Amino acid sequence: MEPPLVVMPQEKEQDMSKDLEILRHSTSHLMAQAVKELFSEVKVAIGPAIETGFYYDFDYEPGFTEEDLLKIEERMKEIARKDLPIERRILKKKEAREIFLTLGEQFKVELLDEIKDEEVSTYTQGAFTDLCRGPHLPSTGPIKAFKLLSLAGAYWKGDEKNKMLTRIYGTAFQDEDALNKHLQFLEEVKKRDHRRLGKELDLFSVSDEVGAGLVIYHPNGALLRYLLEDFERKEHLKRGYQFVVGPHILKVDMWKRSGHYDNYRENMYFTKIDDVDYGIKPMNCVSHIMVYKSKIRSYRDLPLRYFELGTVCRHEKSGVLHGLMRVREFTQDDAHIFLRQDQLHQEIVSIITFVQDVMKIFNFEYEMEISTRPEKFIGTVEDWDKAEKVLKDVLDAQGLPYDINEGDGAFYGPKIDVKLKDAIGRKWQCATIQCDFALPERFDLNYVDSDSKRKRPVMLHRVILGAIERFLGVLIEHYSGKFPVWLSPVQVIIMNITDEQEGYVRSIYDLMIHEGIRAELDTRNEKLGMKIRESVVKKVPYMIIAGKKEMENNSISVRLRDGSELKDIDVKTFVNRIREENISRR
RNA sequence: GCCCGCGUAGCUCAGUGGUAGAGCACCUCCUUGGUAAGGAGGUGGUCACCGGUUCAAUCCCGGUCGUGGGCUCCA
Repeated sequence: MEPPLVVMPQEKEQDMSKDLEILRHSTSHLMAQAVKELFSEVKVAIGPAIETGFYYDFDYEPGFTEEDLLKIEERMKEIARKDLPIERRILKKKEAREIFLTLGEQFKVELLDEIKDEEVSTYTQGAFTDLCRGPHLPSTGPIKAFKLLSLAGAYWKGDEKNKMLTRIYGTAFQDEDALNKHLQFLEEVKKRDHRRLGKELDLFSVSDEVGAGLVIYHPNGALLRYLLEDFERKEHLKRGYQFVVGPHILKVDMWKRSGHYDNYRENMYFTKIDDVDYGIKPMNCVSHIMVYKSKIRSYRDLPLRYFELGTVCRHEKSGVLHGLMRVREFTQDDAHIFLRQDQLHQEIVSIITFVQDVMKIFNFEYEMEISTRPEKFIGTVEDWDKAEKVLKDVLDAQGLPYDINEGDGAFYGPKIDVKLKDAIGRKWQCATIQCDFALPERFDLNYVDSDSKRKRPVMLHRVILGAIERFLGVLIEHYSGKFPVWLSPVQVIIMNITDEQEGYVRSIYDLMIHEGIRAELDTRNEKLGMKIRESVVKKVPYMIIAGKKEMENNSISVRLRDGSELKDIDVKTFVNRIREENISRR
């Protein structure tokens, strides 16, 4: 059995106590001091405390190695043992500028030049002085439980046009115990990595021969995906959505009209057929718009909800690709809803309810965020303001808390993003609801209102799970590969103990398959212990074991994923149990 | 795309300037065993790809592709 996962309350930003933040910030300074002592030519940039520890960015041409980290860690311990006082000093910006200029710390000088205040503070420990707002520990002594974790590149001030610096990540805690717990937590995170489980459970692969960011689903992965999609189709039909299907390639003229060509071209793939340019769809909205446009619409028809499990292709930068979480071809549970302005509020409420229902089924917590007008946008500022107001009004009316993410909307409209939180507290953006006045204008969409005048509908773009690929990746990690019964690609493995029961287990298998249960048969010439072990490794929820006893009683024994057993029970009883779990999605 | 690391059998990984090894998996045989690995034998690799240095490259150098940790960007 796997050890239980330790969830660290300190992982969550809002929970990170001020004390811990100060400790980590001071540890980052301690690291910078050690680095400066060991590598005198290094220039320091910035080094804050973060959710899970701290980092410091350095400018060091040869770059650090993994061995350097050990050396730095040793030096840090030495300095900490000396219990050097950490002294705060307030000085005029001009003075501070002189100091850092003399030290040759051009990054600090650059930071100073951006500070508006007349006075700044510096912190000094030993020969190391840093420009810093603080606060810090009074001395280096209390810094005991820390570890340097990794090396990374990071742009100066987070801008890709700037110089690439070397970042060292580390973590620090109040005591060894808490540090060890955190390190153990990191090990657990690695164990539930969807890329690792994807391989272990034989769900999917990504092949360098096929191409980066392109997922190949193996039978059980494809089945898992099918189950998720089946769930989605049913849920959408229940909620008044209609299925539509659009093509993968559309003429470039369509993308020019939609604004994608001007605003999203870097992310698109293009091809040419008989001298006509086509774009491979990065979004599904254009086809859905064409369905709307295919005939005259009455105000009575609205809202029209078009749903498609739409596969899109986007040129993501090579460095961002990551298992199922970030890929170049993925399928969205995408819908476009065409409606009157007076229906907007209610429709958004319905979508949020939809999201909440789904989150509950998978046991996710979530947070909401509103993203507003970006620099690159289509449509008018008035429409944007109107749309942003509707989104805020809905969340306010529902009493749902949210953050504002300024300038992060899609180019055609503002959005509500839902960030779900998985079993170990990590946040993932999946659902998004985008309010769009611009595309109806661009495509000249209209409906005939009760006064027989033509009016412009509004469009909502929305996804619930987001991208199937990403959601699957999140699910794999959320459940640590132990999917609930209704989502398990294989629900039952049926195994005999000796050849004598082969016919018997086969009849149980036939019955299960007939009942729509996803069963597998293991009649290999192997010991029971071996069959159980393999089934446990595959994280299958149920094993049916039938030996001489069961065959004589016309019964089965069931071993559950947690190791507990149901001895000598009736097959029908068990079939009903799984049926029930399928229906109630447990 | 950028910085750093990595790429050896299906998987997890050793290893060496003189063309390779383990465990698991797979195949064959023995074993019919009651809740996490029964035993024996065997198959399997252009050491990611392309080029360079060298008498000789899986190993050293360069490039490409892929991948990992990050940065930037995002469903």
